[in-house]
Amino acid sequence: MAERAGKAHLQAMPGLSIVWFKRDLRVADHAPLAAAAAAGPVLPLWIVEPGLWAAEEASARQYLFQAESAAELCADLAVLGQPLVVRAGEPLAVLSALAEAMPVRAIHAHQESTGERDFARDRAVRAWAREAAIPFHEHRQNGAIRALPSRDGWAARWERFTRAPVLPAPATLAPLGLDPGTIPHPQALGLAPDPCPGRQRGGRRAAEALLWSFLADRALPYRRAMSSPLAGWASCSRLSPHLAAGTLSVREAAQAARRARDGESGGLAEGIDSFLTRLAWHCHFIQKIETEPAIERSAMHPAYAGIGGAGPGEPVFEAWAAGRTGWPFLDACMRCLVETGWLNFRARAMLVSVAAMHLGLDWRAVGLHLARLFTDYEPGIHWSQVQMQSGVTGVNTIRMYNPVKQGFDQDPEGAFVRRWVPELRALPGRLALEPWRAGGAAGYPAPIGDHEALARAARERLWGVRHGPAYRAAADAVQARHGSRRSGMRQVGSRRPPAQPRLELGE
DNA sequence: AGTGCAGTTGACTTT
DNA sequence: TAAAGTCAACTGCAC
Repeated sequence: MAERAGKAHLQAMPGLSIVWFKRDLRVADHAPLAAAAAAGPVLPLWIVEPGLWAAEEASARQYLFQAESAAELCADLAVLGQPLVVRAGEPLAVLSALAEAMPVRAIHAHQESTGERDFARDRAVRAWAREAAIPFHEHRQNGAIRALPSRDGWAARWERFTRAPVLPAPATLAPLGLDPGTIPHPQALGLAPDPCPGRQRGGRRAAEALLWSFLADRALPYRRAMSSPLAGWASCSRLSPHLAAGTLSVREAAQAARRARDGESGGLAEGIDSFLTRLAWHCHFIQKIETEPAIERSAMHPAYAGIGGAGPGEPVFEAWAAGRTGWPFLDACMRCLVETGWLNFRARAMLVSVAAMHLGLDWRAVGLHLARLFTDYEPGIHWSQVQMQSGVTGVNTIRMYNPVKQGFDQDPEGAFVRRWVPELRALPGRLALEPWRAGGAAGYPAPIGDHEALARAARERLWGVRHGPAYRAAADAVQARHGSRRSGMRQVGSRRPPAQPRLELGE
């Protein structure tokens, strides 16, 4: 083994620090790398975990994005002196094998806010490291805070975190002469073939290009254009897969955005401000899974625990997943997602809401299917959003999207629908959004149901749960645990913000 | 020119 | 990040 071959040379060293790269595939603003490099020789390690990639929410498109990012990280580290070392296996086995083969003085990694499987993995590594007397340092990488006692004051802490200095990459790394290993093919990990011709490319260069083009001009129509899946491709930052893989840090993005905004006024400054708000929301949602990893599995509000619904293999689910519901705008969004791995926020919300509400699909099955299609799958954001758009959080109102109205609002000319649903290309203008008015289109299904009647039934079903007994107290607990403290939002104990004094009442 | 009325628009509330 | 319902103000038009 490579570890053994280099042993004599390595044993002579005073000890090296392992930097365990996870979803933080960059050299800049990387606290574990900076801390390890300050202490001596560094072994930069990327572990390809079969267990992680065998998970239900994992897909080849996510893996390939990370693999591309890791390959570029390897080159960036090579320039510093020690390229990335890639090992396949479960982290506990890989780390303990390394620690037996060479003197490891410490392990540095970022904290990850993920579902229960990865939390358990990190807990096991911590226990092993304690046992082996190897210091295991976990650094913060975004606005999510471990062991947060309360949400109060969170926004100020996010500001402070993102305004702290960006850490430079180390100047040099001592070469270790280890076998660099190879990045496995997705099939070797058992990942299903996942053609995604429009997928974004991984890597730091792509992240930087997106960031600079967004801040220079693409952000100008952001507020207006981000709601449309057609305009959103150009006018949204599309940095989400990079933030998920860590080719760019939230802090780097926030500081670049603030600098770009300070030299601007008007539309571009407004677009960048909106982007900054969304960067904070990014961390706000990751905080939810950090606080409660079970949200990937169970509804935040216990009253919805048994809500269930149709899943894979059932015709309704398959029609939704294939983009063949007969509602053109919804189908276009699904097909666009399948082929590009990305959709703007609003379109994602509609896909979930129609699935869980109109079609009565199981929210967790819906979430798993969409997770695999999102190149930018980020557990905390994803499961918070799926639960919210399915109406099972018990907080916020039930937001039900009308799949036909959304088409009229977001794609009034029908261009997006014609682009992604070829069966409707012959229908001009708005007719593509309502092919039933043209007597249908060859090869395209009739609507799977009367969306207005389905919406009514879903509304009654979901509100029915809310009107049941013992609902209120549990809802307040969810709000206290996860709710934003943004001023003006309803807080526990007060049903609405205090009324402003009104002069004309003159009591 | 003023009046009545149907239809529209926007602000706000409810689900 | 929704949609439907309510209500008041407004608009265009006929008389």
